[in-house]
Amino acid sequence: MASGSRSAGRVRLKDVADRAGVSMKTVSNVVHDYEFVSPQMRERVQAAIDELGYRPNLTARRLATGKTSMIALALPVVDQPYYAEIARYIGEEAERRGYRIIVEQTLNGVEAERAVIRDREEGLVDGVIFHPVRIGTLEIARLRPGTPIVLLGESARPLTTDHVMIDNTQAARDGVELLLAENRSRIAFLADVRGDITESTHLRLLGYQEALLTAGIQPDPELVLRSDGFTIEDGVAAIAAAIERGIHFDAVLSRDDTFAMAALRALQAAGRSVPDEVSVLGWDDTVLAHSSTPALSAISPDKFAIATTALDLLEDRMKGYEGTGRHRIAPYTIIERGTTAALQR
Amino acid sequence: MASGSRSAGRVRLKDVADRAGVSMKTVSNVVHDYEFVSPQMRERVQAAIDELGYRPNLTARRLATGKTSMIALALPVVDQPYYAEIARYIGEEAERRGYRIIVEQTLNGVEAERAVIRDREEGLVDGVIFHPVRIGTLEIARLRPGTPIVLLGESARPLTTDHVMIDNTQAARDGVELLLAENRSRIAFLADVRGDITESTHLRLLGYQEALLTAGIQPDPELVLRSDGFTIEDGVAAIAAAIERGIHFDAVLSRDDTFAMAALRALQAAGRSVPDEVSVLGWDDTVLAHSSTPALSAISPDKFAIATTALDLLEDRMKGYEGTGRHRIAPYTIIERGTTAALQR
DNA sequence: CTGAAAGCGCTAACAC
DNA sequence: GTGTTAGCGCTTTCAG
Repeated sequence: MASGSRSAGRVRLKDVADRAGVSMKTVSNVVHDYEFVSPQMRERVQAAIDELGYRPNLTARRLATGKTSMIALALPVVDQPYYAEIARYIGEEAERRGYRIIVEQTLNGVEAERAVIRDREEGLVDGVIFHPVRIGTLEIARLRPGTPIVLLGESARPLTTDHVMIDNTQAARDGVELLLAENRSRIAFLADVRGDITESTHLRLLGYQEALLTAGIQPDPELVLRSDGFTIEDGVAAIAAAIERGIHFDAVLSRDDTFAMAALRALQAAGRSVPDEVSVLGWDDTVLAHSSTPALSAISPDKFAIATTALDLLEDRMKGYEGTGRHRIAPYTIIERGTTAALQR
Repeated sequence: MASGSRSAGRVRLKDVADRAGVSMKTVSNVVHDYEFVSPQMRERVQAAIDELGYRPNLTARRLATGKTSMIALALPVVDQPYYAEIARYIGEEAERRGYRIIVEQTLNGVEAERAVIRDREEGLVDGVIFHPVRIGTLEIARLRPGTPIVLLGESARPLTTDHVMIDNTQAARDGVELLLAENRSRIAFLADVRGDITESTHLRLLGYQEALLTAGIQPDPELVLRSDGFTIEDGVAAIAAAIERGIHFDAVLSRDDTFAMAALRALQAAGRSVPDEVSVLGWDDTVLAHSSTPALSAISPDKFAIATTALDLLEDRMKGYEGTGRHRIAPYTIIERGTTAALQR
């Protein structure tokens, strides 16, 4: 139907202008819904656009405007439920605000994390949202990127950089208090992971300890279980070892949902019933929590709030805000499902 | 330390050239590690680059070359374990091949899926990998994009478009055969989902039926459970309803891991033990399968193969391959964990 | 309300 | 081996 003019599949703004017999500026005005264009002109240009099948070239527009409308999201990995859910909300919210997300998996690599900060190239994205787990506060502050950035999580909090997290210590305290209110008094913490350099565990452990002390209970170091890694097998081994060593506990506060799954598995293997004999409280409230049997009670960070807050902060920066780092605390709740219940005695 | 020259933060190739007293071309040669540059020249230019803190502007490079080195990955949602895992592998492999991934969540929206195909803008990505669930073969063929594309999953397979999936029918057949070999004969299929317009269920059901027939068993329509949706609650309700109606079954072949989790939950609630009384076989082999207790036996699509194959196909297209649609079958295995076992009688 | 022209920063011929 | 120059396609003053 259309003539041979669409041969190369590349229709330029200029082509539309020629076809409609107007200048590029006029076409541009129509494309951008500029207000002061006469209706008949608009119609004429639109007709040319449709006939030619014109689609604006984003790259060119970017070069001209200097804005990419893209945000990089750098996460350790996208298939771990917590990160996957964060990615989902950030993706959704970014789209709503007119940005596209480009994802970068650092795969727990120090170099990959450094690369995120150092950004060797420019003009790719307008900003970055980054959840570091391997590099620390000082390094981030030092490598300070030219691109607006906001940090997620608790590993690193340079004073110079915006940051969003939940109050881990308070959340842990609340979790312990919930367990205490169930008449549980021997609460295990799962787990202190060997080689974990993030601060999450530290903060959570702090809250755990504070809550115990506040309740007049002397924390028992034996109840802080050790694990060799972050996998479910590591968690199972940690619980199994504790049981084997005859350590008594009637509840476990887990540092993430995966370890809570591990607790469920190890406890079942040991013939201890959940929640009758031991309560298990997860952390992150991911799909694992919804899927297990019994369904997992868990500390639930408001991931949607984390996403919107991070984007708010980033948009400020992208618009030119230059103040010092802002520190936002996102809310959380504790969702009780089937793995916690009052101890019957 | 550096002089005021880096004021605006924007250092151009030209600036480096001036600083080093050479032409832009020479700087470009150094940036691109062009072979024939004298060592001393390279060193001089590199020094200028370092002093000025030059970083190439990707957008400009793109405009000039016409390549974006970006691939769009359009998935229904990134936080469902199966899609999250696909995203992870595609992301990893793309990075290895020098591409960046921009993710697009269609959120099961028809319009969002159409937008993926119709791509209103151009020059954003070099190609797209798309897992449709709402729009069909014909529509995709009709909307046929200007950008190279490869499809994932089984919803739509236009003859004109490249495509990768696993052999669902064969996989279902294998699954049923495994169950049959365990002396199970009353195998339920979980589930036929109301409103499901994808072809996955159809193909899987076909294999289920074929395997039964081959074994000389007449498929019992009552064993094809119905569900109102894809959530775990829907699955639990489906199994519970079947038990309630007194339908006897000693195994369940699940269309995805979530439903398998549902089966585990419903069965436990009904006091039926897994795998002693009933075997449960999941599908997708996601993190859910590894995390449950007992750990889920499951049909495991080779997600890494899916990722690399999709990228292979896409790279061909991006390099100009223009043939008709190619149809690639990715391998799968069946992983036996704790939810399947021979029936003891 | 519309047109002309100067870039945005880089690449790629093509000379030298 | 290195330098010149003409674009890539769009936006955006600035005139008119």
